[in-house]
Amino acid sequence: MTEINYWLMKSEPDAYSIDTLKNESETLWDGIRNYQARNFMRKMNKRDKVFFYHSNCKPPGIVGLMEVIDLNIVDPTQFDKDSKYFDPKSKPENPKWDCVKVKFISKSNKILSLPELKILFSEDELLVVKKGNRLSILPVQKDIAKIILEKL
DNA sequence: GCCAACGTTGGC
DNA sequence: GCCAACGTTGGC
Repeated sequence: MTEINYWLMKSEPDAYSIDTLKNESETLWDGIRNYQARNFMRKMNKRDKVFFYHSNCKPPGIVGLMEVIDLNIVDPTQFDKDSKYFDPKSKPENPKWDCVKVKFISKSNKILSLPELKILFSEDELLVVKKGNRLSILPVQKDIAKIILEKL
């Protein structure tokens, strides 16, 4: 029985939104090209919960909840020449990028906006409230996650 | 290994 | 459109 951990993953709603996930019910979280973000995905376990954060939109904030359902999947987009995530340096015998599969759990009734997150939490508690933070995948401490869950 | 230049993310 | 905060790249 592995422990349930909490994460936050960002996506621009123009590229992939909570509504798209709701329709598709599950998706590969591919296209991650940042080592720190990739390494966080490697630390995930099945059944971990993930807050879905809409970035680069107005207003930015947490819009729903997902669950990790599959791990360590080779990111197919790194070998797809037509994909914007194509990585010519990655070889099939030694793939650089992998990802997880997530499923939709719920869409929140109200967006938990970044300003609200800033009121609730400090930079140290919740990295997403840190100015200029660009990491698209972040761990969320359990006590912080509980507070967020109550607000969704 | 250092570091300057450049690129990207994403809030505002 | 601006800019802060990084990550990446490449010359040396």
